[in-house]
Formats: sequence, C-alpha cells, structure tokens
Amino acid sequence: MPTMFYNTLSHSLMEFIPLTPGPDSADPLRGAFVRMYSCGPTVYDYAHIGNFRAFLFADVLRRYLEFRQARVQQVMNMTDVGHMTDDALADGAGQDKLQLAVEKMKATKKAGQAAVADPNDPFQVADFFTEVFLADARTLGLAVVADYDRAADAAAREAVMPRPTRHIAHFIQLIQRLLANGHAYVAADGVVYYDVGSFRAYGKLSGNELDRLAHGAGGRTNAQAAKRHPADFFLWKPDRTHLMRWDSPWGQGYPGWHIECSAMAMHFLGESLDIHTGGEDNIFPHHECEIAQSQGATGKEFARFWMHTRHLMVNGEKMSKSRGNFFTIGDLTKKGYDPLVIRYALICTRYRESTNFTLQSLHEAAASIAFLRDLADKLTPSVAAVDEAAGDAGRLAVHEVSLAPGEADMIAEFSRALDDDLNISAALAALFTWAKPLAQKGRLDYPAARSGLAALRRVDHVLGVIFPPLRALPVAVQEKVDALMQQRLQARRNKDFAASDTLRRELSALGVEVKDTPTGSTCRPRLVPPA
RNA sequence: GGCCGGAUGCCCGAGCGGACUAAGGGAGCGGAUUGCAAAUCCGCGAUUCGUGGGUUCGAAUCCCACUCCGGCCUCCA
Repeated sequence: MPTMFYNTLSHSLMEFIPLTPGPDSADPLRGAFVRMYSCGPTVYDYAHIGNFRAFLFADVLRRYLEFRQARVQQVMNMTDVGHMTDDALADGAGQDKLQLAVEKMKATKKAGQAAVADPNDPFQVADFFTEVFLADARTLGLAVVADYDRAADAAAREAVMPRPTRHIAHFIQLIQRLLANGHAYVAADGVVYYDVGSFRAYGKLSGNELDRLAHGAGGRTNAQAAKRHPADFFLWKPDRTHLMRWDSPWGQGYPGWHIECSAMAMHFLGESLDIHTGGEDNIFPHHECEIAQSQGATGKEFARFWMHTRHLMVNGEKMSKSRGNFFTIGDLTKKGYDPLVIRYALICTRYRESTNFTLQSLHEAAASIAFLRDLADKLTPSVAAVDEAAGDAGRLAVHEVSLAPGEADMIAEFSRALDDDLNISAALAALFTWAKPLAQKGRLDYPAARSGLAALRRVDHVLGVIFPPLRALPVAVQEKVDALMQQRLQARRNKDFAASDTLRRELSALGVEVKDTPTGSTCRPRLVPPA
C-alpha cells in the first residue's frame, strides 16, 4: 500500500515519495533519505501541551518514516528572536514577545526567584527558555532532541535545532536575493517588504487569495502607505530602539518573522525539502510567506509536503493564555503524571483531528501504557537469558529479528494504518488486538517471546512509550521505598497483613505501585497520581 | 463577511457504499482468582451512527436542507 499523507498545499491526500527515494520502487521509503523541517517553539515562555502536540506529531511522522527504514534528517528551529505580538500593528509597532518575557523575568526576579543572572538581557532569557524546552522535549522523547544530544559539537547541534539569532547573516543574504530578483523592495519608510504581487502562487497554501485578503471583512491586513499591497510583509525593519537588533545593509534593526524558517531550512536541508510540518495556525500567514520567500529566491519548489496538526482543546475549550486553561509539562509532572503518559495521550489521536485534552485522558493513556509495558516485562526475561548466553551474536538489530506470522501480520496492519495519513488510532487497534491474547498466555518459549518482543520494539520505535525508562524517583525517596519494601517483606513473612497493607498505602503515597506475585513483591513508579 | 473541518455507545475514538449483529482503548456492573489488592480470565452493555428528506437492490458511509460545535482570515503549535 502506498504511503498517503494529507498535503495542505494540494488540499488532498498524496502519495509520499521522497525526493531521494530508496532503490526499490515498490517500497520507495526503504533506504530513502528524507529532509524534514518542523516549525519549533518560540522560546519566550514555558511551552504548553498544545505546542507539544504539534512537536509530537512531527516526531511520530519522523519515527514512522524511520520505522519504514528511511533515513530522516529533521531540523527544528528554536526561535529566540522576538516578534511583534500586537496584530493590529503587525508591521512592527507592537510589543515584542521577548520584550514581554524580559518584563516577566524582571518581575520574578523582584519576587526573589531569579531564573537568569540578568533579566534585562533578552539573550539570557531566550537561553533560559530554550533549556526548559529541551528538557521537556527530552522527557517526552522527541527524536530530534536525541539527535541534538548526540551531535558531536556545537555546529552539529546547530544543524539539528538552529536558533535564528545565530543566522542573521543568512537572513540578510536571502533578503538580498529577493531584492535582486524583484520579489522585495525597500519602501519609503526604509523597511524591506516582500512584494506579494510579484509571486503568483501566493495564497495557494491557505486559500487566502490576494483579492480576498485585501477586501475580506474580518481580514486584518493593514494598509500602510509605504506598502504596495496591504498583504506585503516586512523582511527587515530598521529600528535602532528595538531590544534585539543587528546591523544590516538597511540599517540596524531586526528581521521579519517568516524569514528565519526559509533561510534556516534551506541552509541546513537544501533548497527543496520533502516535508515541512507545523500547527494549523502556521498555515497562514507564516507558511504562506515562507513559500513566497523561498520559491521567490530559488525558483524551485520549497517543500513538497506541508503537513499541519490541528489544535488541542482542553476540557472542550480552545486552549488559551487568557482563559488560563493550559498545562505545561512541568504542571503535569509535578502533579505526578509520568511524561510518557503525556506523550501517549498527545499522540494517540490522529493529528488532523482536533482533540480534547483532559486529565482523564492521561489516566486512559496510563492504562494503555501499563498494559504494553507489562507485556514487554513478561517477554523480556526468557529472551534476555538466551540472548545473553549467545553473546553479541544474539543481540540483533530490531529489523533483523525474524517475526512469527502473528507478529508479521500485526506489523503489516500497523504500518498499513499509518500509511493512511498516520491513522494512529487504527494502528493502535492492530497492536492491541495482537497483544491481548499474547498477554493472556502463560510464559512463552524463547522463539515466541523473541518474536513478540521484536514486534513491540518495532512499534515502539514509533510510539516511544513501551521501552523508555520511567522517570526515576529522587534518591532519598528511592531509599525510603527500598526500606519500606524490606519491612513489608518481613511483615508478609509474618503473615501480618494489616501491616503489609499499611505499608502498601505508604508506598503508594511515595509514588510507587506494589504488586504481589507468587514469587515475591515488586514495585514500580506510578504513571499517574492516585485517583 | 470569506474559507475550512466536525457531530458514532457512559467517555475517548476507528470505520467513509455490501464481510457493520460498528475496531480498539478507558470507565462501569456481575462472577472466577487473590489474605486483601494488582494483573489475568468469563459474562453484560450502540438493532444504531446530530435531525429531516433523497439517491441506491443496499448508507454510519453518497446528495440536499436544517441544528449544533470547532478552526483560520498577519499573536499563536
């Protein structure tokens, strides 16, 4: 079955064939090289779960391509340049997001909780939130951050998760190219604008054709005398008073908020990419403008596939700062939710459906993860024993372990579902339909267990919730847990069940779940707080 | 005003013209098992897919109308 993805650009499902396909035309993903750019966060505040839904969608997509044995080069920007926030004054007179972050930082410093040494320095503030973002993304298992952490040096890290403040020279070069070929102009006010009238395809992605943009009743394009067309957007704005500013041929100032993605994507991935991802709100104007900039400069198709995830709702309402109904990763982990539970809850519905987030959805996710992890735990011992005896020869790469028919069928169905525009609900159904009977069986022999475990490892390359370790307990807590487990063991030997139950409750309060089996008691960290 | 999506059991969510007596997950109830739990097992639960029409031999799936919900239209993932 061909791999079909919904392409916002064509407004339809299209077969995904990489620009650099693999050698087998019947399976172009196997051995392909895929260039993928994912719009990342603006690091001016703590990212919330809605932001992470978009990043996790890109992550699942990337991991699925890898599951199909493509090699993926994924780049995700971390925007550390502030952009204007006041849309009524969208062309530059509004307040800058990093400026706002700086104000907030100063306020927290006054309150005695300094996160950075100098809250007046927007670069320090951006660095602070960048680190917070990276830490959150790590706990959620974003593969792009694993790439970043594996990178050999600063330049290699930059090539994975670039920061615009380090690429101002590239922006200037791109703007010069657009000026040279007539897609941009310097207006009377000294601002460099993109000339949307010069780009025929403007509006193709979003459906916002130029005439409609100008006349739509709710359209907020602002007619400024200096612009040729109300929809023209600025590429560089000279402003000596701006908080973050750089030298340029057009005077000291700052770049427009679309140029960074065009410039960095093309710098690191080349002038044509396979896939560009983002949240649905990015479609217009951000991605529309990126296409205009990139294709205006190169004359080549910028990205073949544009894929956008719908927004996350919280308790049936749009998530927004004014309503205060958003969660950060920190909010949830502090309540006692394991990050893997958050990951599962955010990826288990299809990316093109708007989905509703509730605390209940985290509990549902925890039940699903616990089941799959229990199954993996059950299969592991017999496999580990044999494979370890065999030494390195026994430890095959996941793709090399041969699967029994039952597992092969499940993997095929899982893959077929994801080929259908990442229909993860159907993919999970295939997984559970296979896993349930397996979990019911007693101890499996080595070949069966090995096949089952290999299948779980393959699907978990996409899901990322079965094999990653749960978060560790703090050392002091762990020591206390160990001591209580010892006490409980003693109590159980003495058949003092009242004491045993009390200890189980105490352990639960410490965040671990105790399980008694014929061979002894085990405990593990709770995935979610007690109900 | 313009442009897009969506409405499936108690909840989440697949299915998009015949194998639907509607996948899968969660919660619930009754029973087995267990010192009690957890896990596991067995059993129960939409004659129905927002409402009303239509097309068809056949519709959750296609068409029309209506109701409701959500998104975008230069802050946003």
